[in-house]
Amino acid sequence: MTTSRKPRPDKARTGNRGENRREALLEAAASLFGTKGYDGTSIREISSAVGMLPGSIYYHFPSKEDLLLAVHEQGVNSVLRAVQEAIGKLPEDDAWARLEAACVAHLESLLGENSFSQVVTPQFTRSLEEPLRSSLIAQRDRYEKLFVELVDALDLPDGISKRHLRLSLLGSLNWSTTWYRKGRNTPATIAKRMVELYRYPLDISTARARS
Amino acid sequence: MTTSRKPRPDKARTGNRGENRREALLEAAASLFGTKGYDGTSIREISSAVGMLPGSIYYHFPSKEDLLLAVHEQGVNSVLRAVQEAIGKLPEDDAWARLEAACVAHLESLLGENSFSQVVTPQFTRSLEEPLRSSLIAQRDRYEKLFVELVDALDLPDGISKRHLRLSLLGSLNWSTTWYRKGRNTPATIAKRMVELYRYPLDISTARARS
DNA sequence: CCTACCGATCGGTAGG
DNA sequence: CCTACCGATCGGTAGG
Repeated sequence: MTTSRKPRPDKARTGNRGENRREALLEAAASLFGTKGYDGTSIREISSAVGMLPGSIYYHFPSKEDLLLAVHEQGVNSVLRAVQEAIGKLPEDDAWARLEAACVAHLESLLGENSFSQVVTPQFTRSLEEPLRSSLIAQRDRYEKLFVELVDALDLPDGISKRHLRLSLLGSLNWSTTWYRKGRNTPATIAKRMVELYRYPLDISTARARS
Repeated sequence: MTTSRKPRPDKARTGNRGENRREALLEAAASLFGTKGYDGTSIREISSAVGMLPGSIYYHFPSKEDLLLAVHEQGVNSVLRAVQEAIGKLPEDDAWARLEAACVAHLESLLGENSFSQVVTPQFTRSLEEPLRSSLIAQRDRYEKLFVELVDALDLPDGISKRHLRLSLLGSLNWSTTWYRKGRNTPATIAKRMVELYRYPLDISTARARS
């Protein structure tokens, strides 16, 4: 098993060209899938976006579905990494701060430059056919478990369902993809405000119940 | 072997057969668009769902886009009617009760039997091409204005953005289409819990600030 | 509404 | 990766 790969540093432009082409395809597909949907994007659009002929895509990916799967996996990994990095530096005993940091990283991924993240959202998955659909959901579950833990760590007043709080908060955040416009509030600001909407009032309630 | 029978029902169903067929088309299209998306649904699927040949759809609608437009308009009207009826009976001075009733009606429409409502959500509109997209958004704005008014009527503590509260709440509600499963909590229960998540804590904050 | 049909486009493939 | 294709399906139409 000789799996060490060679970067080929000799010519910057044409170096590891095969890898570059594959990544270019992933990037183009992510962007097109995100804006026009899976069904609304043709193999021809993706290939021409990277200056390739339609049939050549199948040198890199066995099918359009596999291309989506690869895009989605990269999306999940990238958001997962961003959130884990954001909460990694925070102390474990401040559950609200960790949740807020996670939400900021989440929304920055979702609304930022990264085309891959848009594909990770369940609203994208909804209209897909069944074998493909389940694969994406399985990938995404890896990510959502993170938020289950973060919300579980909160200290909440009685009568507040943690599950509904999590779903409600994620809904608030994810829904912003439908109304967000660049140039106004930054994704980080929006995320913080939305967490505040739950946090301060709930904190007050908790403190009152304690006293 | 059955006796050959006429494709059209007898005089039991009265003469406005054209209207029936048109409505059947709208119903089938609403259901298919909702589950498989606009691009993912073919004219042939819609027509065969109502026992019609593909070309015959164009006797009722000039194009697939117009069919979607008609479905969407009916969806907006139906949700609008449901919400207006729900808040109509409530006194104007209880702004939270009115908002809650609106959210219940909203979610019951969205998650209920009515196939048309699913098409009203912005997440459906996102991937559509531009001329069509704007038409749908314009239709939907008629509906969203209602929630602007309902949230504006709330008495909130300082520092809480009404716009973000509205967007956050609607996000929580609309996002439930991605995780809702029949048989567990009813749409009404979910809506109430989500409004509670904002309401009681915020009420407490407001009362505290007042005293 | 059906019959009969269209050009365009789709995802995908064989062979180099 | 390109060349050169394929069958299937798409939205839509003319004419009755």
